[in-house]
Parts: sequence; structure tokens; C-alpha cells
Amino acid sequence: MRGLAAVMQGRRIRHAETMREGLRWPFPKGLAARLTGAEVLSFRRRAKFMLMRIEGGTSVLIHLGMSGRMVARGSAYVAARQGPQGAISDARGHNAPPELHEHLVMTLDDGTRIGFVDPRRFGCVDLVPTAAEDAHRLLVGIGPEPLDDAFTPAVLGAALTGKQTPIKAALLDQKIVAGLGNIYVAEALYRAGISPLRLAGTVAGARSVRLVPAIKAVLTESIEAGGSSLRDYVRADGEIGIFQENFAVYGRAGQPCPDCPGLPGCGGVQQITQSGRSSFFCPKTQR
DNA sequence: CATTAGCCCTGAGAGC
DNA sequence: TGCTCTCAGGGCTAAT
Repeated sequence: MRGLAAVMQGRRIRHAETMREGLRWPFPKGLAARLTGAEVLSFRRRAKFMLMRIEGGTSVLIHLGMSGRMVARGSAYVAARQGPQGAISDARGHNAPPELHEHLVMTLDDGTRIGFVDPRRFGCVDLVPTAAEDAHRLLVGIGPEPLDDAFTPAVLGAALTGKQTPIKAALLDQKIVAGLGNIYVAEALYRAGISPLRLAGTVAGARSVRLVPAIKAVLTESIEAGGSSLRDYVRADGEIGIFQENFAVYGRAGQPCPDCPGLPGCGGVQQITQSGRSSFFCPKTQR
């Protein structure tokens, strides 16, 4: 979102175009027309949703799903930043043909071309009145922002109290806390020394005192690293995020965890399936 | 009510 | 080389 804001904020959308009816859900009627001609005022994020405020009291709600990315190309900003083999190195700008799986394109008044690329099409785009952003059906009921000061061990503990579900599932539940996905749940639980199998209700108390700072640290560090690029994720400027280089457990089944490297009898990071998703953890340090 | 399977898609990588 | 199978940053909906 920060990369998008750097390119789009204060600019006018000269032209917008959709290449298909929608992604996960149909695009709202008249989406391209509403975007065309509007100035981009500001950006905001809530959970995993971006909200782009445009002229006319409208906000554009964007979710990247699992494989979505917003890619800018063609502007001076991008040209100055892109590397020789960057994903957007052609710099052809607004006259470029759509790239594969590009479903929405916005051309700005400075010639920058912003494309929403999403192979799996799990992402979504919708319009919502700026004055009522949080009343959007996809945002209603979402839990606290993990990086807010209001997200404290007491708050998390209260949300977990009495829960019989594994802490892994509870942290993925956006109603408990916003914005955590499979990677960051694994990494946060590792840092806090908590097993993903532990029942959520037993995390309230001392464990949530460790867990909340772990969540904040993992997210903060990842944002600073530009996010995690497993396969095809790129930031708006075409650079990949590099936080995957700092994973302690995610995707590291069988490898020793950073805290007990090569100890005898330690089988390394374990991979299990919980509610249909992979969990990675160190049975030795996470209880 | 609270949890969990199924499902929406394409592409990459493994195994044969 | 090419096929088939499994799995992947998410989250809604129906079923249990």
C-alpha cells in the first residue's frame, strides 16, 4: 500500500479499464467510469484490505488475495527505481499491452500505469463511501489492528479466553486480530515460544504477554523488509520483499530452528496441517 | 453458537 | 520431454 501511495497519491486517474467482469466477486457496476478522471486523495489499510480514497467521497476497497499484486510501470518514479531485471523493467507505460492476468489497469496523469495482476483471482475490488468505509460488509466485525497501541496482551487475552480452538486457528481468524496470515502466525508463535496446537484459551495470561510483542515485531520487521515474496509477489515498484530470508520456521520443515541448531534428538522444524493450512513449528521451543 | 471442510483459480514444482 | 498430482501469502459459505 505504501508503494502504491507513493506512486498514486495526488495524481489524477486519466483512464481506467477492466479486463474481465470481476475477480472473486464481480467488480462493482461502473468501476472503471468511477475511477476515470478522479484524483487519488489518500490511502489507508485495514486488516489485509487497502482503501484508496478518491474524489467524490468514494473509497476503492482492494484485497490482493493470495496471488494479487499492484504493479506500476512507466513513470519517472518507477524508472528511477527499477532494477535491470525488475518485473516492470520494460517501462512501456500506458500504451503497453496488458500483461498476463492483469485484470484492472489505471493510467495516471503522469503516464504511470498501475495494473492489478492476480493469477488466481482470489482478490477483490469494491467501492464504498469514504464516510462509511468500516461499514463495508468485508470490514464489519474485523478485530483490532495488531500494530495499534490498543492491541495489548489484555485485549488479545480477552478475545482468546474460553476458546477451545488451536491458537493457530484463532490468530488466523480476522475477528480476533486483523491482518495476520499463515506466514506471520507461524513466525509470531515461534518467537513467543507457543505451540500452534495449544488451545487458544490457555494462551491468555503470561503467554499472551509474550505473543503480542512477537506479533508486533514480526509484522514491523516484515513491512520494513518489503514483505515476503514466496513466488510471484512484488511490491508496487516491482521489487520483491525479502522478509522470507528471515523466516525462522515457515517453509523450513526438517531444518533446525534458530534457537536449537543441530541439537541431538531435535528433528528440526515440524510441518503439520491445521484447518487445512500448513503449520510450521519447533516442538522443542514451542509449548 | 463455534469449528471445520469445500471451494473459488492458476502456476510451480515434484514425481513418474 | 511431458504427463499427473499436490500445494500455495485468503476468506466466504455451507455443513457439521
